[in-house]
Formats: sequence, C-alpha cells, structure tokens
Amino acid sequence: MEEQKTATLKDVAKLAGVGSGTVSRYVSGNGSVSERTAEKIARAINQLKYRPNSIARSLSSRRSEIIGVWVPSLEGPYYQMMIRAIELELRQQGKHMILANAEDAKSDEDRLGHIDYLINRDCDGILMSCSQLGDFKLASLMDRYPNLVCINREVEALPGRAFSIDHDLGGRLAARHLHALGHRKIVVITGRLSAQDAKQRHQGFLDEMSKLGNPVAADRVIEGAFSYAGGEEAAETLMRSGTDFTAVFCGNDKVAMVVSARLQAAGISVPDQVSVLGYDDVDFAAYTAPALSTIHAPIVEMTQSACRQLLNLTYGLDMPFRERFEPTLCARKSTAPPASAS
Amino acid sequence: MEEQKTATLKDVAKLAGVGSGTVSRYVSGNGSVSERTAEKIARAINQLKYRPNSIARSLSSRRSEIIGVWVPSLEGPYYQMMIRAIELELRQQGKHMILANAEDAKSDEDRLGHIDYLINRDCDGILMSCSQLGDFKLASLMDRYPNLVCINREVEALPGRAFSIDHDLGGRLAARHLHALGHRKIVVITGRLSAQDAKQRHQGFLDEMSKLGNPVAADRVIEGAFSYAGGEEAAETLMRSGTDFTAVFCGNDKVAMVVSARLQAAGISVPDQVSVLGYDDVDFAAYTAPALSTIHAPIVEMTQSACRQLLNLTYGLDMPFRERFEPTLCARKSTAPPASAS
DNA sequence: TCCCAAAATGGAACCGGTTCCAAAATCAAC
DNA sequence: GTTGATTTTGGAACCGGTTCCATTTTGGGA
Repeated sequence: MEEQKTATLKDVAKLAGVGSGTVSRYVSGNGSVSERTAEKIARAINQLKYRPNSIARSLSSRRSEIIGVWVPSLEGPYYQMMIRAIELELRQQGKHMILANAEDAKSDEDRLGHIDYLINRDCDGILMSCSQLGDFKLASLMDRYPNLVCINREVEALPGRAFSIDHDLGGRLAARHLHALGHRKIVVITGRLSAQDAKQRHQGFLDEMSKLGNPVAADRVIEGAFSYAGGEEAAETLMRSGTDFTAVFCGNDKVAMVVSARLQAAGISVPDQVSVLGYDDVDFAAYTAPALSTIHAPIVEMTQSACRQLLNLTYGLDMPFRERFEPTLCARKSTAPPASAS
Repeated sequence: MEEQKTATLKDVAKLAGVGSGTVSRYVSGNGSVSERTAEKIARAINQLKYRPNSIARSLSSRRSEIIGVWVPSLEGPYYQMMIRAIELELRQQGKHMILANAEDAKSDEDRLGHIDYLINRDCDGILMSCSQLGDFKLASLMDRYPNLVCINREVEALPGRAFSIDHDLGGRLAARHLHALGHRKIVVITGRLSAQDAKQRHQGFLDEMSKLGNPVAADRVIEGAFSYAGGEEAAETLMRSGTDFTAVFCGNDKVAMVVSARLQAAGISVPDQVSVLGYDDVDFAAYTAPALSTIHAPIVEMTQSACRQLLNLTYGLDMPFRERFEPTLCARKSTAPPASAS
C-alpha cells in the first residue's frame, strides 16, 4: 500500500503539462484558460483527485472565509436561535463559522481572553453577543478590531456595529400587559443586572409600573441567573418567601418556563391563580403548558441584520440592515386576569 | 494617519536584529533561545504588537487545530447539548470548532455536499451526527476521510469511529415502564423511520410490547418529524383520530413536550388522564409542566467519548473513550397509572 | 590558554496556493 | 503574408510562518 499524499496544484500542472499559474486560474476561475488546456487540467485533477488546499489559499488571499461567533453560553434556546440564524446567513454567502463560548468564564478578563483567542484564529470577522462585557473593555476591543460586530448591545458612537432591541420598551410592554389584566400584586424575577439587556428590561418594567401608579416594592424583586438552574432557584425563593402575588414577570422565557412548572407542581394553577409572563419568545414558548405569554424579542431579525452588516464590513458587500429593533407583546395562555378580579 | 500593516515575524526579526528562525523558535517554543536574545525579541514583539498569523502556521505545520462539526439541524436542545459538550471538550485541548448543518437539505446528496465542503475547510477532523445518512454513503465517506467520527450511529466494521446508544433497549425500557404502570391503550408517536436512531427505539418499543403480550396496533402509530412543528402536527392527528388511549410514547422530548402541552390545552390532564413519555432527557425535560418522564439517553457522555476519540485519532492523543452507551428510565411526573386502574 | 561538546543562531527551503509580468500564441483585418 | 490587438501561458515572487542544516558562539574542564 503506497503512501497516499494528497496532490497539490503543482502535481496537477506537471501531469497536465501546463504551468502552475494556469492551473490556479482554471481552479479559481480568475483569468482565462483555453478550452483545450481546461480539458487537460480537468482530466489531471480527476486523475489525481486534486482538492485545493484552503489554508494555502487563505494565506495568499489573506482571507479565511470564516467568521468567528462568540456567545456567553450555549445553554437554552436563546443563543441557539442566534447561532441558527447566523449559520443560515453565512451559508448563503459560502462562509463558515467558528463557534466559541465562555460558559465557565468568571471575569471579563476570561471572556476577553477567549475572544482574543478567536481573533487570532484567522477569522475574517467576529460576531459577538456581549451583554455582560463592560462598556470600556468592549469599546477598546471594538476599536482594536474593526471587523467586529455586537449583537444585543447598545454601543454609543459605533454606528453600524452594534445591534440591539429596545428592552426598555419590552419591559414597559410587560408592565402594561400585566397591569391591564388587573394585576396589582406582582413579583419580578430578573437576570443578573450587570448584563445590559437584563437591566434595561427590568428598569423599563419598574418605570412603567410606577408610571401606572403601581410601583413594585424592592422586596418583590428576585435577582437570579438566566438559566434553568437560576429559574429553579428563583422559584424556590419565591415560594418560600410567603409573598402574596397574582403575577410573575420573568426576565426570560427559560426562567418563566421553570417558574410556571414549579408553581403548577406546587398545586398553583397557571394562569388561574398566578399569571406568568416571560421574555424573548424563544422557540419553545408556544409549546409549554400553558403556552407562555411573553414579550417577543426579534432575535432572529436582529441577528440577521448583524450578520449581514458584518459581511458588508468584512467583504465589501452591501446588504440591507437595521440596527434597532422593537419587541412586541405576545399574549398566549399563561397570563389572565387575577382570580380576585374575576 | 498611516497605514497600519500588521507586523510579521520578519519585521520582528529585523527590529530585534536577529534571524527569522530565532524569532520563530522563541514564539513557538520549539528550540532554545538565549536569555539575552529572548529579551530583545520580546521587546520587538511588544513594540510592533506582533501576533503570529495562524494561517501561515497552519500551512507550514499542516494543522489547523480546527475540528469540523456537522449536525442535521440546529433546532431544539438535542443537538445543542452535543455542541455544548463538543465545545467544552475542544476548548480543553485548545482546539476550535467549525459548525455547520444542513437544516434545509432535501437529500443525502445535499448533506454530503455540505460535509465535503466542511472537509475542504482545513479541518483536522470531523465530528458528525448522522442518523439519517444511508449506510453505503456513510461508509464511503468514512473510508475517504479517516479523521471522521460518527455520533449516534452504529457502523459495523469501523471500530473506534462510531458512537452509539442502545436505542433498542431505550424503546424496551419505555415499553416496560408504561406496561408496568398498567397502560394497555397506548399510542406511539415516532420520528421519521428512515433515521436509524428513531427506527431502533421504535422497533424496540414495539418488540417489547409484543413480548409483554400487548402488541401495538399499526393504527396506533403516528409517524412525524422530530421537531416542534412535527410534534404539533402529530398532536393534531392524535386528537382528531378519536383513538382511545391512556398513554403516549413520543420518540423524543421535543415532541413529548408539545403533545403534553396540546393535550392539556384540550383539557386532558397529564398524567391523570393520559401519561406522556418522552425520549432523550434533554435539558428542559425536568422543567416542563408536569416534569417529563423520559428515557435518559447519555448524549453528553457519548458526545464526549466521540470527541475524545476523534482527538486521539487526529492528534495522536490517548484519552479514554467508550463506543456504546445505555439509556435508563427517568420517571418524573408525566407518567402515572391509568385513571381506570386507580 | 586551548579544546571540544553543547547551545544558539542565521538563513535557505518549504508548505500550497495567488498574482503579476513578460513572452508566446491566437485571431481578425488588411 | 503581415500587422497589431487580444488572449493565453509559464514561471517567479509572494503570503507568513516552520524546520533543517551548517556555522558561530558559549562554557566547562584540562
């Protein structure tokens, strides 16, 4: 069994009896090749099972055709929806993605380390979802690396490079919905307020509640993590607290799902006794029991736009995009007027 | 504002007044460099903000340190759990992943096309989850590409390159569970039987049911897709059919979640009136209402093993791994004895 | 001070493509 | 059969690293 070395462009050139430049032109399609020569080359390629080496190509062209994607976590449907949207968009342009995350990162330094690592990986551009990263560090990162775009983050003074949803409005919509249904005893389960998006929707909710004349007392706010485990913990806290409430606004759907399930497991009917309102409208929100009322955040559209604009910046394309998006209320079955009001 | 060209190794060498080989040795750590020279080089690197170009490095070393990952779809928690496990494993070895899928692929040719594309992308190895791909095509692919490993698939005669779960056993466990609870009127919602894993668990379930003296009639089997939409469709079909049943075995958790929700929305209590049993034990299974009883498939462990073995094959490591895994029953709250039996 | 093994070093060759340029081939028009 | 414009072609130079090899430097022992 002879050693099977993969054939190179030069091997093809030799076998076809032409120059290496000609083969390159034939393969890449840049430059003209006569009919007769093309045939000879095609035959040689077939015979040698030649495949161009994309690393060599990248070195020469200074392009890897790869986009780096960085998300803080891979748990749950939220980032998955992003990744799915990105993959689709990139595939349509013949690009690929390198996916990285930093689920166990403890500090911004950790996170930045991973991102730097990704940057050093030949990526033509970087797409990151970075609601936690501190303003200053993010700014300096984006400054250092021009082909970097931010999803779900407002960054002043970087037009065309940060894509966001108006979470303040989202919080307000949530408040209006619960208030309109007649709820007055409301508990809020929020994500870590160090994250910009969690903070905004939370603040929007509180502000609107105050505006509606029904401010939320501080002891009715539970701060937890935006994860299944975080939801469970928050649900525990909530039920042990003995607080009197008819509705819960959860900072994201994952938490809302867990809270709804835990309430029901404790014999509390949703929405008859307690309404549960989520946020994001992730893919499974329509399929929980009861179907989750939530604030629809146009994550897919935002991600699409971010992706397209990154492609614009990186490859000189000119696809249309938007930078700001607005959430909408998506009322399903987990919210209803409070029992006392019926 | 002067043009900011990134510094190369040669620039560093020139500035430090040493040869390029020396700088390379210093940067890569292969070979010795004297204290004094090291300092000079370090200073030059700092001054020029030099970063080694990983493409050039890959070209020379014939290694990209990138693993290609291919999954049929990015919807739902199942593949996400895989991806998460892979990312973690790779990160520990300093590798990255290129993620691709073929959600809209219509045929095996389509799928193979995407995989070929991935293979041509400098990946050192490929990890694929490929329960649908035809045996022959898969075999020829694996033959052509030695650094390719298959998750959730049995492939004869390719030891160390295919990792699987005993889904036949999984199906049997499901049957035993429902039978032991006393269910005799059972409906099965299965995935597309062209996929090996769906087929196996389905067949195992039917076989065991027959063995238990309670064979499932053909008109009690609904074939659908393993997606939220597929679950919804199946639930519709089920409820319109007018069939009399006390339990539903769903081919995966996503479908089980939807079916459970739809039943409850129609006023049918789970598990009091109907038991719902899932399969996989995905991350949200514990958080549905009621918490989903399911067959726990050790997806994460399987993926880990596959990943480690791929690293072994690709980089000459020697990490421990297993090829076959066994599912276990995970009874939560969505299954109970049938109403008539209580 | 001399000698020799070991360590350090410079630089060429190479990885496998792309691109540029000058030379050769082709073609149409006269 | 010439001519000049156009197409096609071969090959060198380059992308930015790694590695090998021959040469120089270093350092310890005699």
